[in-house]
Amino acid sequence: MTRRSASIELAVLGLLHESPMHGYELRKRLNVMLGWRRVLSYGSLYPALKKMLRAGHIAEAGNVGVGPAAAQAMGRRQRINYQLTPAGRDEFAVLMSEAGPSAWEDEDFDIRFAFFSRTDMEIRLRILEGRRARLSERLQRVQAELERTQREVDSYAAELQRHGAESVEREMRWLSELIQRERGEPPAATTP
Amino acid sequence: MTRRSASIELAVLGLLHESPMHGYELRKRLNVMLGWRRVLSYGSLYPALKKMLRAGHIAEAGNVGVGPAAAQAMGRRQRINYQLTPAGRDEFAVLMSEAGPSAWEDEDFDIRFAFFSRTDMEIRLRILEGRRARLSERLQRVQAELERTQREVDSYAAELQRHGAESVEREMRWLSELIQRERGEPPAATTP
DNA sequence: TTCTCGTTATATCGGTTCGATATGTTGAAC
DNA sequence: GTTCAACATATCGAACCGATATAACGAGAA
Repeated sequence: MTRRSASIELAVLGLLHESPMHGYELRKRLNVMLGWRRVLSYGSLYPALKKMLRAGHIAEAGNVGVGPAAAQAMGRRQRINYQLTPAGRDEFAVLMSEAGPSAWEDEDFDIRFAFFSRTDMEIRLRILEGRRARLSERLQRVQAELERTQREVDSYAAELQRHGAESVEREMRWLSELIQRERGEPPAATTP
Repeated sequence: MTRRSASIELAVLGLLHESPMHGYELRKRLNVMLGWRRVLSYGSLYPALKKMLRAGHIAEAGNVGVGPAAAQAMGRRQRINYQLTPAGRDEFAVLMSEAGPSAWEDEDFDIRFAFFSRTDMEIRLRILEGRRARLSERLQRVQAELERTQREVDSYAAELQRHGAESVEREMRWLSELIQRERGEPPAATTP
């Protein structure tokens, strides 16, 4: 259950809080949600769904709302609607509160952040600050290398380094703003 | 040989243009070079090196420059220095010129960009423009979703979307500047 | 001295994930 | 009425990662 599979589960459980969904739509939703960083393949999603079924975190919903011709075309299968079980709801809460070091990594962080509205401020702050610390380390390493690289002649390698450092700095500023906002206006359920 | 293994080869070949190196140092160098986006594990590097040895793209160098005490401590092995072969040099050129769609993806792009000084302007422009087009697609999808998301109540999901879109936009501006610079319109005073 | 610890260095294993692909349905366009 | 794209589930092999094993070495502490 290492690395990402836990994230996939978390993402699926999170999405199913809204409403039951089938696999194809879960993938679509996740890919617009997190797609600017990475995408999720069927080769990961479907096995994960099966595993979650076995674990009892999700369950197949009846042929609910398959279409207007559902009664007519009995025996029609095609889409499998999954819904959240009470155990799945608990699992989601546990996974969210267990925000360990993996939660500061790129993919995990994005997923957790997307579902921030379903967890407490305490957890949110822990994740945001953990992520910022993680990026800080990364920035230091990159900047140390930047100085070294710029003394050499390869301007492209140096340019890449510079761009990378700026990207990380930008995300850190974003995190700092979010942390301040989080601390400043606690009851900010919806503040667009 | 799908996905990244081709990139690993390209990266190794590129680095070995400078000087012979052993695996451990190759990894260190690659991780500071590309580490702001992703890292490379030994589980990928060492098998790749073996494959490249078999293919004749690299070769083991003798115990060159092991250290000042090299003569004294004869029989010391430990590090395996790899050097580029003529075939490897050719392979690098081919891989660089074959800038196909995979070259616009995150990991591949970074590696190719880092070695831009070892290829022609024609190729450089193709890669930069391909990458920009790729990001443009991504941005459109994200922005379409942004409008939809912002009508809903979940401010965190929307915030993530917004941040993602900004990241992509920023990288596109960076690419545009590089393309202009590459074409020779030199000063290109900031036009944001 | 020896012992431990951190770094350098190579190597592999188990499990996860990806890209590709197969298969079939549905609806819309032509 | 056939072709085409989108919808939907599923699986396979190759690739990849994280963890771990192994070991040589230098530095410093006991």
